[in-house]
Amino acid sequence: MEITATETASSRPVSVTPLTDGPSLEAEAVDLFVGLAQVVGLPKSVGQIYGLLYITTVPLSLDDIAERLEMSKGSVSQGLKFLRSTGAVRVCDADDSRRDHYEAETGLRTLATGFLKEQIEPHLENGEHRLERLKRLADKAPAAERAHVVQRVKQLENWHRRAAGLLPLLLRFFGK
Amino acid sequence: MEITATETASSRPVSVTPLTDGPSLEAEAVDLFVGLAQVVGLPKSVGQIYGLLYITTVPLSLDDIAERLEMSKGSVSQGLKFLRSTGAVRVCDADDSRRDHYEAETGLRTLATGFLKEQIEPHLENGEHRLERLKRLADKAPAAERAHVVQRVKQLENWHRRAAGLLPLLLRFFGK
DNA sequence: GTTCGAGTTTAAAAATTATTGAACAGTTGC
DNA sequence: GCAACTGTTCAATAATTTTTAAACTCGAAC
Repeated sequence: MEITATETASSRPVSVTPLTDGPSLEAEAVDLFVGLAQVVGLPKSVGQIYGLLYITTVPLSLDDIAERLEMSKGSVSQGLKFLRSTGAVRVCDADDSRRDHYEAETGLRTLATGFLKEQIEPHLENGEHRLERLKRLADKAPAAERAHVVQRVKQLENWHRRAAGLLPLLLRFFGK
Repeated sequence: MEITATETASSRPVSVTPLTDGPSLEAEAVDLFVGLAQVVGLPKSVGQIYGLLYITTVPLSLDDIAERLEMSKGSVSQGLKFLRSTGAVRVCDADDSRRDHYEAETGLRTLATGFLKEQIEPHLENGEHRLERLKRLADKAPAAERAHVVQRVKQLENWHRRAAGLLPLLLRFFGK
């Protein structure tokens, strides 16, 4: 499954890999973030990339990442694009070469904000439109059902309000 | 995409469908829940089933659901199994036939609890084991990196603690 | 005990989503 | 200008997930 990374790390002597036979720290960390990615519905590759950058001591270039994870440059490029867009990863001033180098943003606040703003907020806005339409339809429902469906739509609006209210609360929670 | 349900509802005169040309209330509600399902990473069919039960005035049998959503009995069976397991749907005492009939659980507290307990909690527990392993590996890391990786693993533990603490907070939020 | 109806399970098909790799675009340095 | 190198895009492919349909289980009725 996510063994690709594991095999990569142990079949190639990279700086972080100790000389033991079990999975390396790097591989283990990558795996952990792959799992996390799955939970929040992100592609495995994104988890791998972030995990690698998270555990690595020095900033890595796109090619470094592709090589260590045995992943195509295309995938890495896409993954980094996403991670940058959510603020989970930073470009840091290239020391020597002209390649960009990346490092993981590790502030929980930043990570949570990026994720919520990019992945959750749009859905909430979309839901608003949907609720509008639903409300109109409910009012036109046949009399026998109107009371019931109107009540349900009201409840949905209530849910929506709560969800919208939860967002800033979560940001505060992760903020401190 | 989720047009299947739309077409179903409008191509067949079911009780809830008004005689308009646009999408019916039923179809619109089903769509809304399909979207919600996608957000939380659940299959479309689960969203459809819950949406239908949510908006419908009377309890429905497995066959009712399969027919209205133009979906196989197998899918409905699986979807209902999941929805029952999270407490999102209730079997209600069959009025006449010997079929089981289902209705949607609409308490936000119940829904949130079921989802968090079934979908999130297991991952948190799993994460705990992973962190243990990581910690051991970090301690064995080569001296040059040890300080860094140990710090990162500590940070991960902190994240984990927070996430675990968030769970009861969320339950309380949805509780009232 | 046989049949019938309701529901579940599962192997195979379909649909969806992620990844690759090659072509492309942009930059730097000559 | 061109050549070398970095990174992006996207159509094709691969992998994964979901759905189907048919076989099966279970129980009730006869």
